Amino acid sequence: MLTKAERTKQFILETAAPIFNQKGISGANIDDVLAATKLTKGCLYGHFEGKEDLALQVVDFMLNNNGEKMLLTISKGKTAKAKVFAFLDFYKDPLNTYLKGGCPVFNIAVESDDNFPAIKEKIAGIIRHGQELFVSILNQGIAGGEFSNKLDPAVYAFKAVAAVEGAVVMCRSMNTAKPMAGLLRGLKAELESYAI
Amino acid sequence: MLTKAERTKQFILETAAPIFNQKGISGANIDDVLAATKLTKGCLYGHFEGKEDLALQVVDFMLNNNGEKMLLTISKGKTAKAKVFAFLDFYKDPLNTYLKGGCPVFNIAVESDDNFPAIKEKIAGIIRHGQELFVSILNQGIAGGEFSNKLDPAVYAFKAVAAVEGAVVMCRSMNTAKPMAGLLRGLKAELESYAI
DNA sequence: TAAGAAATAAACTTTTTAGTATATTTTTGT
DNA sequence: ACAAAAATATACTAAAAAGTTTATTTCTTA
Repeated sequence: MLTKAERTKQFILETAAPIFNQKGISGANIDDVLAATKLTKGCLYGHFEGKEDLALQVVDFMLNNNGEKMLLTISKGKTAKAKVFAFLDFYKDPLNTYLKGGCPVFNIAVESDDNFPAIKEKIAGIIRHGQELFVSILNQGIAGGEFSNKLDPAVYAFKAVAAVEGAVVMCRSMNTAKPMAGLLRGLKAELESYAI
Repeated sequence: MLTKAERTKQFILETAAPIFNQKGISGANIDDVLAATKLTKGCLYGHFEGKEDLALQVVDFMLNNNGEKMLLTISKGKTAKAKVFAFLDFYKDPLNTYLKGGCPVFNIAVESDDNFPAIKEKIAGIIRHGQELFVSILNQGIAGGEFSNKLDPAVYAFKAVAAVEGAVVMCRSMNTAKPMAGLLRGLKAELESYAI
């Protein structure tokens, strides 16, 4: 069992995550976190060195969490096609993401781009790793006879992720999930066009 | 000719634009702008009421500027296909965007999402308007016999913009323009598959 | 159940950033 | 060349956010 201190720290991270995901690292502040957790400064500073430490740990928490959820979702698909479809559907309702504020990977990617090189590197690794995983799933699909080898795994993987992530931002801004549905239909149809 | 005051204000907006585009509205600060412009507080506050006013006008400047550049680029294409290709190539080098820091529409879309409702609405209008323009170009292509009517303009327009914008963020994070090239080839090939 | 760990309360200090004031100098356009 | 406009220099004040301190209370868990 987790100690009280560990549980509190975890609680802070969980509570701070949507704040940082919505307001961004620069926009979020300590008082927001204190208000949301209803903890005191003394307590918070007992668990984190300061805002920077908190921000870094919240970012790690969000990214690890997102990775786990994503892997779990994909792992539920038995075939390569099912895995890809599961990924595509992950953000099919972009206005109601599991973590308030949209996709943390993308949000952090945008903010870290010119501001937080260490975080940017972490995000780059996650994106690269995600692409590798996606490509390997498609390659397994080809090797297993699910897809024709006319399918270019790297191109499809990049397009799918870029389009879905871009769509999340566009849908959230326009406050409608509708175009996402058409996009997902299209991406699925494209993959199925390579089915054998 | 512009008055001195108008020129200075314009100069401030131009100089502040890359700062806001890179650091975000929350992350940018007045001193950054003063350092970059080498102007004094007295001068800056003579042209803007405060940070919020400056931020709003910088955002407007960036969005108007982006719109103009985009329209100019598209207008250079004579055919519908050429117009779409011109749009697609707009961010073909995502590491070196005309405005430092990537696409302002997307950057602002992400930051404004849960923080600046008025700006979010403005962005939503721009995205909607862009989609309408894109769709009308494709429809003209269909009406003019360039494309088959199997092409779904709304779906293609949304996919193209979402994918390109998502790709800009991913490429910038990974610090490589390579995957963008494959994406653009794919999107162009897809459009050409509807050519008559 | 007692000792130690964790959290509170409340009043601080510090740092950063935003914003103000004004006398002086420079620039501009007629 | 001169009056008005624009910008500077300097020295502020104000506000917001971060971070500290310490005595006290509450909770945990061995």
